[in-house]
Amino acid sequence: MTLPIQTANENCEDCPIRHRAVCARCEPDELHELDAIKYYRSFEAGQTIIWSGDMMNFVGSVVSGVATLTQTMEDGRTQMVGLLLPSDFVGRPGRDGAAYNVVATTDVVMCCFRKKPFEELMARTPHIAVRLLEMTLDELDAAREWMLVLGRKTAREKIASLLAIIARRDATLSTDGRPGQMVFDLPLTREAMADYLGLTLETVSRQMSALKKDGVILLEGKRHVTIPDMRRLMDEAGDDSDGGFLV
Amino acid sequence: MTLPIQTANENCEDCPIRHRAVCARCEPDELHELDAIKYYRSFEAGQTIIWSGDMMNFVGSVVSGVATLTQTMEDGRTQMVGLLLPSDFVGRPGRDGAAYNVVATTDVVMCCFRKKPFEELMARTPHIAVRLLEMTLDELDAAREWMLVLGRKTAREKIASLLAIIARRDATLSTDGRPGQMVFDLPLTREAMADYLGLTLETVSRQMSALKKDGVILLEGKRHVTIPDMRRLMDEAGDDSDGGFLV
DNA sequence: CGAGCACTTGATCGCTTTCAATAGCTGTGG
DNA sequence: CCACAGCTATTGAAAGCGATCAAGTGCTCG
Repeated sequence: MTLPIQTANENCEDCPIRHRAVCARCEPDELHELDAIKYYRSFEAGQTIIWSGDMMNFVGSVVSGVATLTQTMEDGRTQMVGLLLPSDFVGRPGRDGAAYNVVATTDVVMCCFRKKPFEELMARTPHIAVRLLEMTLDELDAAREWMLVLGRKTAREKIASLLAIIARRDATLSTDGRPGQMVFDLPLTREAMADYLGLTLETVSRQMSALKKDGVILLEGKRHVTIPDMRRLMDEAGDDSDGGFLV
Repeated sequence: MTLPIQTANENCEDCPIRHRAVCARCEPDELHELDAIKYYRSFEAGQTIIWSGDMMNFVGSVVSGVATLTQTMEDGRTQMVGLLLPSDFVGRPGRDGAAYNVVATTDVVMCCFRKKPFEELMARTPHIAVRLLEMTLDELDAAREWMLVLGRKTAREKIASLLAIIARRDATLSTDGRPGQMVFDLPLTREAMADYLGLTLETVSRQMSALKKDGVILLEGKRHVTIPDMRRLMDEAGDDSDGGFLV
């Protein structure tokens, strides 16, 4: 396993996640203070960014790539508890130990802040605390939505739910003129999907095949997914067909 | 169904949740501002406090009693996504519609703040925002812990996990001199336990009987529970036996 | 060409659900 | 005082869904 690579600092003004990350509400002077305590780290796909139980001397944001948050039992059963996309925040101000494993599923670049100075800055500037509160409330809503999926949905509905969420988050509308059609690449292996959904990888595979056979999704290779009819997918997920976002 | 009862205001200084609720960090002058926008409401066991989708014109804290946060699918499947105990916060600053049903499982008293003034106050006073952030991060951790239970544990482990959590939160150490023995009353029906755990009420009943038969728990009536050996219960829950709290 | 990995597919097993009957308790009314 | 309704909980039998065990495919890389 290779060591993380230090990269040169970028200018916050040009940052791709400037308007969505924890710094979204910051004024120029606050941004300057953050700039002084930040550094970038890069990770390769498959690399563990943080081990559960480790001391954390930084918090930070995912700048690019996808990472996962997982919990593991002694006997090896693992459950994913978060999917980290660009602008998502990692770490918890006020706590020293990491509670979860964080693993890069693609190549990942993180913007890290030294923890102590970040906490001090947060106590002084409401803009950061309020933005972090907003982001944490969103994550809590997502976690609760996921509890319904884990506790009450069938395997088929779980897969459809995951595909719907990924589609909503990173899909680009296709250019062939059919509205409601979405195309994206799955950032997760079948095993990672299983860990997210509380299933085995075999069940994930079977349900993906079933959804493909029934025309709910189209697959090119293992990872490239086309959703011909988003409403149909939402039906399969057992969600209200009204678009699905929280009111 | 009876209407909520308005009760006379209490003094914040004497409030039983003063040191743990959203107001925990407030200075006297901030407390005075909160006092000006607060009012109490009482609910009877079984009463719905908030309907999902309703407009919310308040946020607030549970002062006494137990309430549940639930999500429901169109076909009636329901999943509990939160258990609200005294000092827990209800509602989301910055959002108008309620995302979940909130139901009183015992008689409940809530300390409510009018939402608009509360939001304005929060923007001005970092003490409230920082405390709410802290509480929200705790809830997020609890939700993620619960995702492992829902996704990866067996029915028996799920029941043991729920009993362990309730024991840790409201048990009083018994007086008969056996350390590690805990006694409490379940605040939930079998059906509510099932909704929390993603099980059917029959499975909950069977596993409770099994844990009783195996001596992991003692039952008097349906609700009064004694845990003779907390370590044994933690084992059954599949958790590390090191005490279990997040590091 | 063969090793390794991600994934698929098949057959069987077993846990949880489903359907159903019953028990225990409380409150109500004849 | 007893009968009965209504509710919560227990228990049994059978069915079904996803897990487990196992084999095989297709792809990439050395």
